[in-house]
Amino acid sequence: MIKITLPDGSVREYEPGVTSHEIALSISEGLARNVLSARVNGEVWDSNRPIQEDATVQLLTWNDDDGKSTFWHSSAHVLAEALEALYPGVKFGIGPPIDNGFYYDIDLGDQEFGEDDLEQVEKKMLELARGKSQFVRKDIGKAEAVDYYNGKGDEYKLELLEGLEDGQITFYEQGNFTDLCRGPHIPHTGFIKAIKLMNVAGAYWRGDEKRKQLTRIYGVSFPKQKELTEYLELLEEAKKRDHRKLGKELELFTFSEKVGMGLPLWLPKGTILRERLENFMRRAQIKAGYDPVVTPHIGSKALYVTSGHYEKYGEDSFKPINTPHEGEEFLLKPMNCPHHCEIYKSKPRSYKDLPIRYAEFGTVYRYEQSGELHGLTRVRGFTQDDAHIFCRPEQVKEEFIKVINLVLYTFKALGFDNYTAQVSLRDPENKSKYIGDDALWEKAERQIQEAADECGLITVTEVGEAAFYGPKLDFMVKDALGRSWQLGTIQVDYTLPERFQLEYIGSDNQRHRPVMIHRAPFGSMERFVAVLIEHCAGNFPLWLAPEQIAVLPISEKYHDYAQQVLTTLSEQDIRGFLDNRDEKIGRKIRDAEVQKVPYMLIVGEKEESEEKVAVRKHGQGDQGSLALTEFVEKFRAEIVL
RNA sequence: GCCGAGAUAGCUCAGGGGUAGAGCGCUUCCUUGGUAAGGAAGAGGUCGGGGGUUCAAAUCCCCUUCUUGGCUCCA
Repeated sequence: MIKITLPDGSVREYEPGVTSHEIALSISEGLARNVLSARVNGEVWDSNRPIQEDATVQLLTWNDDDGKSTFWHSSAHVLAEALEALYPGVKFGIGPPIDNGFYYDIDLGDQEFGEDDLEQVEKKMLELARGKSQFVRKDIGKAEAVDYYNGKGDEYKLELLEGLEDGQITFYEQGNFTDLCRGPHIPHTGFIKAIKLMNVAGAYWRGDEKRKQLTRIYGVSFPKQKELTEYLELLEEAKKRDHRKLGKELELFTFSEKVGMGLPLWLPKGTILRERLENFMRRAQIKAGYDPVVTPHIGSKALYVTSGHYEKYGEDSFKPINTPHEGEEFLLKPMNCPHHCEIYKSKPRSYKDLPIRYAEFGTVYRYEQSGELHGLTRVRGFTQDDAHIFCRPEQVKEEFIKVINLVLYTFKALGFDNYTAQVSLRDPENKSKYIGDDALWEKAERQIQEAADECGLITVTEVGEAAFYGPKLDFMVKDALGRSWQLGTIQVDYTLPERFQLEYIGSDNQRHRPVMIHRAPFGSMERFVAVLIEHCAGNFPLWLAPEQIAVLPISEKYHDYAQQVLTTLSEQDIRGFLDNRDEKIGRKIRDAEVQKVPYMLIVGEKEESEEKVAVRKHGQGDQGSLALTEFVEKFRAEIVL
């Protein structure tokens, strides 16, 4: 007998060769019906794979992320089976599960494939699912595997096989389809009850744009029809939060074909929102010892040759601007740091001056590929809440920690709690992508991790995500549709001070090189506002709302009093407007609600005679009447910042 | 940049080889109303731009611009 330890710590005894499915069956039949796979000694296995020795076993169902992954991975195989049935000769790349479903990359040769073709594939998949074909795992020798794919002429699978060692290769077979696959899989296709193929996209083989582009089909599947329906409804709801939609509805920003793609135009209401955020950051930065600076939008090409930006990005950047007669070359600034370095150099610095912290809401311009532009989150011209800290080497960690705290303070003030802190390191396989020497990189990488640890930040590490001049600590946030965006960023940089020959005189009267920290808590105003809009679904905190109050007179007779109310509030820096349209009160309320105005002040005969306002709160309805001064107090109390 | 989808009134969208449509918004008039849409009338479009097929193109074909779902990229 072997001992099986379950997650609750209980130990049960079984014959060697018992499967997780049988273990489930010994607990309850209902559980057995729902088991998709099992974590055996930490590794996810097929539920019908025999266990020969003592093991800890966690049965995985739809409620476990790993269970879902198994389910979607198997769904990808069913997709492949359907495609092979409908498009003979199709070749397969990879078909993994992802966060919300699965995809398969395929090569259809000359055949065209569009979104209209999805329905047919979906139907075929459901038909195959109903067939309840078992997923059969097979160990297979490398030579045999190579023979199999040579026979099919599938160069992609052959390439994958090249990277695998003989003796560790497995095939999975279900119905008429066999796939090179590590597994695990669900017991049979019948578990899959609902399928939706979402879209078709191009995807480069092995993520390399120089290689062939395959057709990627994205899909999602569920054990119950109802879950699919709910998922699709959730997607619809998420679309309502999309900052591009809300940005238009709430008149925050717009784009114009004439101005140019990726160049946002901030409308008056969006500008108020943005300026509130900027002022918030200005205040926080002044408290934290930053000195504001201002630099121009262009800089001599030589500046970026020095910084290394020209060499790194010059080729696929906006082209230089030339002066008409002299032919001098200037670049639209893609970064503020070179300018700030030159400010640092404007006079000799003593160790007593450091750290020096230069802050600027600097607008930068970067060429982004047309297909990559996206609302306010990916644009060609944007404003960073940028700052560069020049400090002594021994001050790096302390300064870095201060910046982390500034970022965390900012996120907290805005209710962002679902961020991921990501340590972005250099790709050691591909050092030519970066500038600066190894020892300095290693030092910087170590300092970032230490600072994050000391702040108690839980971090994930991404290799190859560093900036070309240094490692980063990035704060990532997801948008309404689950896409991840980088907001705040903090970067330690030993390279630019070197390239710009920055110096300070130490207590030893010798010249020393300062260290730079690049940082932007918001990242860019554009992207931050986009994520903020989606985060609060357009219901901004009171201090940020472009329009904080709407004064709504019951009828024309109260326009004068309403105007008086508005004027009084404006004098107290409360932003609002008077709706003096010839409409009924219900209509005015509805329109103010739709525009997500936090407070509506309704004034009629009663209010005028008592010098009060009837307060209505967005989304919550009537709050009763208050004297104007009482309302202002209540209003102020709500603004904690 | 690449693969897929799309562009019709200010907005959201229907239509589809032969007088250009709806709802909302806008203008004017009526209505002076108490907590999520009062009524009527009217204005508004070279159907993204260019070329082709056709007696006839918003509709079919090609090119182009922009938007969009992905991929690659992201200082």
